[in-house]
Amino acid sequence: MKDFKAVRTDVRRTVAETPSACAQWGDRDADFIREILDLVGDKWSVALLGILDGGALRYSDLAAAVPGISQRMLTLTLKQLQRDGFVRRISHAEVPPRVEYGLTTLGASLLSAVLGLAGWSAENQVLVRRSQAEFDADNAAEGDA
Amino acid sequence: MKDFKAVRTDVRRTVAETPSACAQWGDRDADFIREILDLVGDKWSVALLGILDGGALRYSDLAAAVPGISQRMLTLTLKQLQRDGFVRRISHAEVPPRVEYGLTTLGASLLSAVLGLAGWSAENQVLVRRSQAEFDADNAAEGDA
DNA sequence: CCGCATCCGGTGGGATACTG
DNA sequence: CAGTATCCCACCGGATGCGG
Repeated sequence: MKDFKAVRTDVRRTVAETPSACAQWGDRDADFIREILDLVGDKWSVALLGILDGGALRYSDLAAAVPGISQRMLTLTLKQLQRDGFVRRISHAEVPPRVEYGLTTLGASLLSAVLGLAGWSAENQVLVRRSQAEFDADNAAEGDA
Repeated sequence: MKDFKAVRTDVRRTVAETPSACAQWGDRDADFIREILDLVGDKWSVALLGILDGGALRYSDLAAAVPGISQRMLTLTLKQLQRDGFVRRISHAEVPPRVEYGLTTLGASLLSAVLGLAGWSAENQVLVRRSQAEFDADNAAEGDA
């Protein structure tokens, strides 16, 4: 049943405080990166975060707003994001009951951090693609010989 | 595959109660995010990038430097990073042949971008863990009843 | 309308053994 | 030393169907 609990509960060592937030690459950075990559690196988390940045939405609206997503993954990802504290489930006590999901401040904070990467991607994706094409070309020529 | 932006209509009827404290989420950002997450979201890429930031290393040194990695994944990840232009393979023509892998400027650039996320994680991981613990506690209590 | 449970295929990735 | 090839399984994630 509640498998979401077992998933991604790998607790690494506790690091109380690190003075250097963004300096050089330290041993702990690897842990931090893996941590947040495990949280956000999956297929749908960031997409949901991004959509919800526009305002709280209902379940069915989310399903519509994120095209390719299945109900299963929507539910799962939503629960995961709730657990991590990025998304808040708001249950309106109305006569036709209504449920909305909205970003928490932590979630918004995470999203802005991720947007940094999006910026990098926007600037450099052309270079990456060129490198890939070149690599593939060389590789094909080699196999052809 | 990339029809993220296609079906993005006026789903934003229930508009912001919480103004986002971050940059705005555009339609194209989703694409960029997925792009770079696909490149770097796997298990070992960032770890390798981080290690190589300390200077070029040989294959066997890399295997030693990144604890859990298998030869298969080392080879695979290395090749992928090469393809994307983040890592350069340097084959020294010496009598005992020697092969080194080093970061390209693009790779270093990417790493610094990723370090931004590491910074976020370092600052907020405590909050995340607390939220997780709380969520699990509530959930356990609920299921227990 | 909201959400969970079950079945199932594709694949990421570990262990091992082999080649140049 | 620097990889390549094979086996194999866990698990992510899609499709479907059921319960409140």
